[in-house]
Amino acid sequence: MNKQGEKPVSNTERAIAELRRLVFSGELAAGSDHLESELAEMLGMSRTPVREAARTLESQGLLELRARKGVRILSVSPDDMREIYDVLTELESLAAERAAEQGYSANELQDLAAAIADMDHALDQRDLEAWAQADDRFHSELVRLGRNSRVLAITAMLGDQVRRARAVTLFMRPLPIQSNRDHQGVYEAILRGDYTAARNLHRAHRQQARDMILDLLERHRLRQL
Amino acid sequence: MNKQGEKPVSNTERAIAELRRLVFSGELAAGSDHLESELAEMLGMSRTPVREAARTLESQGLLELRARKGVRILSVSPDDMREIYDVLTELESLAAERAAEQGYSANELQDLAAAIADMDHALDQRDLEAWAQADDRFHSELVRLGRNSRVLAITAMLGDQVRRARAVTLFMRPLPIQSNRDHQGVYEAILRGDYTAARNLHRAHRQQARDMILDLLERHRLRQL
DNA sequence: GCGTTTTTTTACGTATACGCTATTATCATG
DNA sequence: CATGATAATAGCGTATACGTAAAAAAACGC
Repeated sequence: MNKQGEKPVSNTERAIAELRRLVFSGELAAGSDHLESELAEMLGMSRTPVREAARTLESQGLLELRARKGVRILSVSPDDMREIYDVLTELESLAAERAAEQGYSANELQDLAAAIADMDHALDQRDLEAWAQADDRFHSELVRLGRNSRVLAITAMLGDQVRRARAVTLFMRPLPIQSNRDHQGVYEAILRGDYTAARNLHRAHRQQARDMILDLLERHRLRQL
Repeated sequence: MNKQGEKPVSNTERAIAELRRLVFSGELAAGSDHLESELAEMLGMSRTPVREAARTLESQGLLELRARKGVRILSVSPDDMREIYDVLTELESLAAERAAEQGYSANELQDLAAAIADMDHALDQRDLEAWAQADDRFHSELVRLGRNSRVLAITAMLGDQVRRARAVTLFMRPLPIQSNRDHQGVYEAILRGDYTAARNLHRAHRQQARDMILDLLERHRLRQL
């Protein structure tokens, strides 16, 4: 008899999840190469599911399969960052607009509000890791509220691609005080159904964030993350 | 001795290309299921490269791998169309804006202009297939000029997803006269570097196209394509 | 000692084999 | 005849095997 919530997760799925984790944690460093057989042994399975997982992660832009040279973990250049932030700006602004059109109640927006509250709290504590986590929650919740599964999938994918880079810039940037104010403004616009304001506020917020990050990378001469 | 341009294309790559073709041509109908072994035999290779190809196409949203039920070709609902057109609207508008910022010469925009000319010509001839092809060229060239490889990849992927549906609506819609005028306006805005106009014009163009298509699907009660 | 050719090795791409589970078919029973 | 239990089957998920081409190493000539 199986337990109720038990899902028979395949090795391929486990490989996908585990490889992602290894990439984000830096255990598989950006730019490094790894033999399929090494990864397979590392994950305690054969090459077959590892290769399938790698194919999936390849189309998500996290790594690259190179004949006879194994799997290469992709690094992110400032130019990649600009591309990604540009796309995130557009799609999240769309999400904000659509979210505002839905006529959500304060109750339905409580996760969004909670993320903002957590960010404020984290900022008071000067806990940047906690702030970043709450910021992620704000953005992903915003996208969820926009009700477009493609936008959700794409922003999640691009979020993955910049995760490593953001971990670096997090401690170089000024305290995100303005960022918190922006989020509050977006939240209020969504609550009162002002879709134009929601869109424009979030758009401006994202553009500022992009410029700030790119400026940081430039000044610190960070070419590859 | 190998010929110069000869590329040793792998079976997996061939499978990806061939499966796409079969999906677009309708030989693999939307919503239909296919055993991996059937597809493998059809393509003259073993299941291994077919599965890898299927994994790739799965993350591109063309099909789905279902345990013990084979590969299911995904169909596109009106709601999917709305989602996809919304994303295309945002990302192509961004591309138009960025293209206008590059300061391209008329020479560099000749492919874009050629696509417009071809559309006009096709319209005169009442050749809708040719028009659709030129329209595709316009949109993909516009995205190329926007110089963002993520936008390029995403719009190509979404374009694939709506290809079948568009083949149906093509002969239901009114003659795309306004569409051709819109394209001309976007082209001119890009040429004179008016990025705001380029963005707004293309955005409006895409939104109209979306509304028109969704209206068509609704009126003809087309729930699944 | 250095460049070039030959040999060896390595690691991928793909075919193949097989177990396991979901599904279907068969059959017993009320 | 319907329903549930049991057996048979099918088809995926994954391990394994192997050919091949590229890369590395070794041998060779200059």
